[in-house]
Amino acid sequence: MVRVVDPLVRRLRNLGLDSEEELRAILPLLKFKGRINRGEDIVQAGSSPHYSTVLLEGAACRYKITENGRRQIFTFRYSGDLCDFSRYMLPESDEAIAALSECTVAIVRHEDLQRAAALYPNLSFALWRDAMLEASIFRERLVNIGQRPALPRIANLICEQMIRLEAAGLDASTIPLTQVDLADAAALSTVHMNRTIQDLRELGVLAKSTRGIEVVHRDRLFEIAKFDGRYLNLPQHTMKWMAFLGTQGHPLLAA
Amino acid sequence: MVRVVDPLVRRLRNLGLDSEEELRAILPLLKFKGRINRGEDIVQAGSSPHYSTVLLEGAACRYKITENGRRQIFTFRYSGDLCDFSRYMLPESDEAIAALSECTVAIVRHEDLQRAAALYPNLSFALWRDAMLEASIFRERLVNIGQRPALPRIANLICEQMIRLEAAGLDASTIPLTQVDLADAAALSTVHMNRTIQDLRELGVLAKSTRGIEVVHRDRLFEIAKFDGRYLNLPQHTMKWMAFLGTQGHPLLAA
DNA sequence: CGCATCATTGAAGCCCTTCAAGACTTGTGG
DNA sequence: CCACAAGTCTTGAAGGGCTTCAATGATGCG
Repeated sequence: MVRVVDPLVRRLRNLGLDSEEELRAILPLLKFKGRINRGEDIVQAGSSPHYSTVLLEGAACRYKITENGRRQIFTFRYSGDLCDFSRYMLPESDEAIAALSECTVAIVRHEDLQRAAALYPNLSFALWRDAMLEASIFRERLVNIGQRPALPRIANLICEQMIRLEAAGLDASTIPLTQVDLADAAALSTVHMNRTIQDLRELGVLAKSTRGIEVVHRDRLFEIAKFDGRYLNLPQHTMKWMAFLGTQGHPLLAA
Repeated sequence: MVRVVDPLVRRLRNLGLDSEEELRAILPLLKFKGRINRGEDIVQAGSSPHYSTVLLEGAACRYKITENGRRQIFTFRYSGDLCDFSRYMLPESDEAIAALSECTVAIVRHEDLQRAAALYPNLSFALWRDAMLEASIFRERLVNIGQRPALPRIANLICEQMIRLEAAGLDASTIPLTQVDLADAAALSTVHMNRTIQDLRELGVLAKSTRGIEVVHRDRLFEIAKFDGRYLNLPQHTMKWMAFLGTQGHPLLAA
């Protein structure tokens, strides 16, 4: 039986919350919020709610509209991802999250989170780690946009989405994003995005498909991108890192 | 009497560590490390030391060398800034920090930090906050590089440096960075950086000066940049935020 | 005084953008 | 079930912002 919270459970496990006890204590704090259509905001810029949001199903993005009306997408979010938990620490955050497909979302009230964090320090720690991971993605995006021409830039972006979808246990053969979405994330015009995607198709990497990027030659894509996914800190790295904490001990891990 | 740790104290206060008791407990953990010349690394990529570094005096940058040999600068660091405290949480971080002027640095051993963090939860909290602040700068840099043409892009970059230098109590009339440094941070060629700086001089905003960017018309610079510094979360914003925590309570603040 | 770093200038050209229009797909209401 | 609208994808043409290459002028330091 597949439950709607499974991707979230998987995500929390990847963040170091692996005990059944912790998960049983945390999951009931989730309150189902509803479904949201593509194009609508899941979290609005400037709002300061007393809760944070979890994306149970669907694809979304963290973005900002610039002063000249353009949209810069910082990161994508998929099933199981935390949307705006930085708001738990920094309530006046300017972050906005938009749905890129039909999304199912749930919320956690900050006061519940706070109580749980006091009981389970691993939780505070997982949230912190999640925030650091996002910062790592920001840095990679900076390198991508600042230094790489369109072809490797787009290839890198697609590689990241594949790896993250796979790590979340989702289908990664077709990335659920439009060319417009990718263009706003890569800081390229949609016209040039379209032409470069056609180049990737001629290279045998992508297939023609409407609504979504279909990858047909994964290895060649990674080769073009020269993709180095270490910045994503996947579970195998997490192991090393948990081992380190085990030897060192950590105030946030102490009961 | 001006001490070499004054900028650091100021920085810690801005991060919410305002009690004398906490500061008296934390400062002795600092061990003087030495002076480092421009061009040398303060923190090397890939290293996993058991300590973190503080920049007591000088200017530095967090950067990465890309696969094609270019340097992307993520953020600048000034007197009093924490260099690599993310290493405390994520030891395998790939961050590298280079000195951009002659720098004085000190270190804190992680085991000392850990003991202090257990006694003073405000410390954990300040470090977390510092990391979130850096992530906020990354996002702004993404908007800057992804969406703005050279002139406002460079203007924005300079504005940020002025504000941060002022917030640290340092002289902000001349930004202690070369055109090469700025170019690597703005993801522009040095040639184009030079030409755009000349444009800013013709606009009466900058003065001709070797080694350093001299700002002579601050207001006009901010106007050109349309600078909105809220992302820097300056002390006045911190106040609001501390007040929020006061009303809400927070597990990391509980003893 | 010579060397290294930094700043400057000119010329050529390409990557990418903008504008504009058309084809295709999807969803919705009559 | 069709028609229309909205969103997505595609294509062509023109142009400009920025890069690269290459060389020269400044500045400062040992």
